[in-house]
Amino acid sequence: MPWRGKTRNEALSEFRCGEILDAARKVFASKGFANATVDEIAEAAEVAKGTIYLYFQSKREIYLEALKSGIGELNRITAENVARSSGAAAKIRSFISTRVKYADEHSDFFKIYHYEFANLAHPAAIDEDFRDLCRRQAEALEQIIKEGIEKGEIRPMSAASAGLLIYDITRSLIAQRLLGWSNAHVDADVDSLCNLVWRGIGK
Amino acid sequence: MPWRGKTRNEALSEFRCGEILDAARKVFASKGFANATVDEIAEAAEVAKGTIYLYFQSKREIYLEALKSGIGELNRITAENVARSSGAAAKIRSFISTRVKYADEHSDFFKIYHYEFANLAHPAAIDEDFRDLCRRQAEALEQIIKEGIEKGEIRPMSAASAGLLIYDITRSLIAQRLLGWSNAHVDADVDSLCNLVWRGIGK
Amino acid sequence: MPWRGKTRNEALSEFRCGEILDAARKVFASKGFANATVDEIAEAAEVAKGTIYLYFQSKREIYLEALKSGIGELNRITAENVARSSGAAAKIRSFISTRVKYADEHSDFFKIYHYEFANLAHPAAIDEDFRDLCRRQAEALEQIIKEGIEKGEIRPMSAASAGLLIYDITRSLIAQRLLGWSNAHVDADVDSLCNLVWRGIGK
Amino acid sequence: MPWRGKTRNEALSEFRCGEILDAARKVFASKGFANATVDEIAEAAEVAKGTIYLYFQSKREIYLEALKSGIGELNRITAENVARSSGAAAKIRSFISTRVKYADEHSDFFKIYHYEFANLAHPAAIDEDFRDLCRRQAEALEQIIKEGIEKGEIRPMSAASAGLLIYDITRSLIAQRLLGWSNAHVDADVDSLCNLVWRGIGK
DNA sequence: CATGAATGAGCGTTCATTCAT
DNA sequence: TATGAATGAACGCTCATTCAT
Repeated sequence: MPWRGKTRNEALSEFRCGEILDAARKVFASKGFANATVDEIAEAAEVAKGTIYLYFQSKREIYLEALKSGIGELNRITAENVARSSGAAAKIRSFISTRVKYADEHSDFFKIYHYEFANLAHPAAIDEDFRDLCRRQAEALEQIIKEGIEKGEIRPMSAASAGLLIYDITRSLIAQRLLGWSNAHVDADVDSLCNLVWRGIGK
Repeated sequence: MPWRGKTRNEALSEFRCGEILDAARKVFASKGFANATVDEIAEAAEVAKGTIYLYFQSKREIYLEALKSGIGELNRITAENVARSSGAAAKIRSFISTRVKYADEHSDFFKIYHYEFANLAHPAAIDEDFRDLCRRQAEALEQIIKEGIEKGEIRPMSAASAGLLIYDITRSLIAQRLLGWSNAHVDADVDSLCNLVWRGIGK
Repeated sequence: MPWRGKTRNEALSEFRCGEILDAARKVFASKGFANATVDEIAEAAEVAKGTIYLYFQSKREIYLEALKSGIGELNRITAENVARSSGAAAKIRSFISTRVKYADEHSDFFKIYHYEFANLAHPAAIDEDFRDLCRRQAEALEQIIKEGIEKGEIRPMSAASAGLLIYDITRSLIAQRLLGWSNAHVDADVDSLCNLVWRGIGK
Repeated sequence: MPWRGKTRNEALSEFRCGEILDAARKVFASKGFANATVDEIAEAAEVAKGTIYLYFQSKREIYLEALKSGIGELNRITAENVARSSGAAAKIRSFISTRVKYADEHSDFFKIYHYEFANLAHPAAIDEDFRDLCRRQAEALEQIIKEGIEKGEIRPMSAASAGLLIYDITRSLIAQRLLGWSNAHVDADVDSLCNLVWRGIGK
């Protein structure tokens, strides 16, 4: 049964990868890339150190994969929720709300993501795929805003920079929540932010 | 001439510290803390490695000092400019404008600062002095907003979270500029941001 | 075969430890603790430097282990030989003879041991286990002397200080032999020393 | 006044040397050669680090000089006291007593001396002058014993090895006292040791 | 002579990566 | 495929020595 065999192997392989990436996110989130050791990741993933190198080429690759797979999922969920809403205001609210809630539930991932994004210094360290994933998000927002402007929901402005600002301000709220600087309920925080944003860009 | 002698030595010492900190900021900015080596800093500062340790106790201390002295200066200049303006709108504009311009001129410092601030994982790594310096900034903004609300310039809202948002959104603009995502002139970018902010919080 | 497996691994591990300790004794003996480098020990043990740190936590730990394991063996052999003899004179002779012969065969170990013992300055540098091992030796001698006094073989005296003196005078003989100051046969040197000691403490 | 001038300079130079050597002995005694730093010696001597290198070529030279000058003085005093006594027993007593008392008063020096002497490993590190000074002491004892044998005070035996033993056993007593293992008065300890020695070698 | 800032070689330790089993 | 012992390059830090003042 080569067909079943291959599938089983692939499934096993994906499972192992997932386990390792989960462990890696945990370790990277609490120590940062440089201070995390492959030993720790292996221990957290309950595999031997050598096993990790069967699935990933290097520590850096684990890191990027951990980022990418997280961002991929976040993007997918965000896109789904945004698509379910109609009207610029609702779509933007969906965008913000989805991400803040996701961050609450996946703080490990978000800590790495947030940190890596702040790395203005050597952004070259990050590979193309990663850049693409990020770009896609800002572009999605840009698209929403463009449509909003066309439909007269949003006042005329640079859709690109407005997209970036909303994207960034969402990250700020998430960071504040992760740092424990906000004790408010998710919905309350999201409401205030949406309110502010809408005042800023709405007609 | 003990007085002059001491002054001369002190001046020399301060000069050396400054040289080293400048070099350190350059290296840290382009490599990050973990990837920067003391050798590189020494080379950039054009001193021997041992010399560095005459002025700083450890690599970490250099880093914190590079951060602290930068933030100290940034705070001082911001406070001065804010004090020269009157009215909440002007003060906030001053805050944003000063910082964006400072970042344009001191991108090395700002890259480290921005990165360190994004470190949600182990913020304990940062020492108390650093936290204090940061807190003071957000509190200054909070104060401006409070007064604005009292004077009816700003609509009633949580001054604390509004302060944080403005603080963060300013950082976002700076980051975008440092990443080369914005080709607009400083003043144009500052104008758009202030406009947006004022719509968000103004009456 | 988990049992065999574990045993095999344990055996391998013990073997490596032993190899490293032998090499370390050689290097420490010829250079002293401070001048010996971990690189040299690694080279002498024919392993990579990193390997050393799989088995020992630090250079100091290697040193203490090299001392402790040597003293442990020396103690064991001494105790066995002393137990085989009867009568204070024979027991003391056994003590001296065993140690002098052991030193002839394990000069590397004895050089470190002798040196460390002479460290009057910071004896705290040595850990508790080591002190215990040493104490046990002097106490064993003390016990022999006490019994000898009770049985009338040895004239009344402070067993403690007599024990220390015999212990120390044995070390002196060993040192002289290791320095090449004595060309006599082991037995001749041991005979003279025993003769002298027995005249000093015997009835 | 070249004569006075030179003398004054010489006197000053000798004074400085003495100060430095005293400080060095203190530091070496408490830290050992390897762990002592030239900085510490300079601080203890209350001179600048550079000044030390005006009087000594290297850290090692300070160490050897600190040893040599101490041994020189010890030898001189021992020789004087021994010369004042007559008869082998009294001379040997003088030898032991002088040294034990000297060690009580100059424990700093004795700690280094004792340690260095125990260095079986690389005795080549010690220079010729030092070896000579030590040899002279054992030879003095040898001479005393030879005469004692000739005069029938001491039973026939190898004067050389007996000399070494007395020399070494004296060091042992001193070490025990410096380690605080003996609470007895100096004279009591010296009495016991002389008693023991005389039983061992006397007729 | 005296100083102490500057130097840079040297060492202990870590850890990503490899490879024999 | 899975393991984990072995590797060795790399780095932070120290300190004996020098030298300009």
